[in-house]
Amino acid sequence: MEPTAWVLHVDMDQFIAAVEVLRRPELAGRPVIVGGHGDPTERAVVSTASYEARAFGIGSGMPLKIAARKAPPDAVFLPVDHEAYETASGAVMRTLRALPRVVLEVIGWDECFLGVTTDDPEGVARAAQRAVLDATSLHCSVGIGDNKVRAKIATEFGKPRGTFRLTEQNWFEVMGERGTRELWGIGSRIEKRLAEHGIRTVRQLADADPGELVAEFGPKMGVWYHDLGHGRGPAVVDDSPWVARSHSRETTFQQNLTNAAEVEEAVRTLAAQAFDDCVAEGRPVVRVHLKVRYAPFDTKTIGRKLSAPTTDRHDFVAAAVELASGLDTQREVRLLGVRAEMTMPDGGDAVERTPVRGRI
DNA sequence: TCTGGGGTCCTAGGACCC
DNA sequence: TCTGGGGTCCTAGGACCC
Repeated sequence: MEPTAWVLHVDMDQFIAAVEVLRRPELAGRPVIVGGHGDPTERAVVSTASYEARAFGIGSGMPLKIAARKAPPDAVFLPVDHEAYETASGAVMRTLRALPRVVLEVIGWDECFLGVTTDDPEGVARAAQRAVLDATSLHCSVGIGDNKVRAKIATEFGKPRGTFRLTEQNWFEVMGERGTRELWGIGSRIEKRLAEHGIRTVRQLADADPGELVAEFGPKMGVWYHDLGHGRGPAVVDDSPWVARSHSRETTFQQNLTNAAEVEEAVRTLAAQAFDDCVAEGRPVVRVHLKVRYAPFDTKTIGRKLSAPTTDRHDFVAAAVELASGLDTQREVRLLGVRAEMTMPDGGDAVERTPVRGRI
């Protein structure tokens, strides 16, 4: 039999919590919640909760204050330590990249795709799990698919510490009766809009009229969602280095800002930091964006192209301040972000895009 | 009850040009 | 008197992911 091209999706189990427990072995078996500065009275959210904490209904994205209310007395709250996770992530990726005949594409700290041609994808998956465990003492789950979409979704069925295979053959058997929200790239908003067309399950999405989906979601996304219903998606694992298109800095204030002077000061600080991240890559900045969350909930984003690409921090900060002068500073500001968008390096824009958001 | 911080890509609609 | 059609660029905002 001819070997087949497979996509493996490797996802670390409770990565951040696992890294923390590794350096504090006495925390093993206790509910561990990592987020913000580790102070559950602050405005911040949970980055990762250990499986013991998830049993109490605590999960990623949940406000720390809520998590504190649900948590049992022996729960431990820890601050986020980016450097530790970068280091652990690097060790994991190096280990996986060293496996024979694999192509590796990093998606995040704790996730990657492996492209491999083999008769025995489960064997490769187990070899990957073993290698990562030996090198880092961390566990992972592996989804096996005939494309990225199916591999990514398969991983959920493999957790924890297991593998699962999802292909054209068993797609509808496994996914057909599940809700559209379980598809990678369909969030709560799209789920709701689909439901307004009577589309609630994966099978119904696959059977939907593509023309109706295009009319509702546009030419790209309409087709993309229809394909998702069938489990169709890109199958090429690309190991070319990721090139950032922009950098941003965001801050949530423990006390809301209440006047224009405070807002301008914060914009200056954030703009300088975001700009420096871009210039560190040696690429001029072409655009400035501001993101504001007014108390309590309303979020606004505005952007402006610079009159010319710039490598001068003063130009960029001035443009950010100018843009901020259009904000409604009568209202209290609880979150502020500045994004700096860069020119693409030569040929960088030729990379094929897929509508799956984030780093795929 | 309270919602981080870092990203990417898509769409609608207006301006402008030929 | 009525008012093309196609293309590109830009802004604002939406949605999703880790």
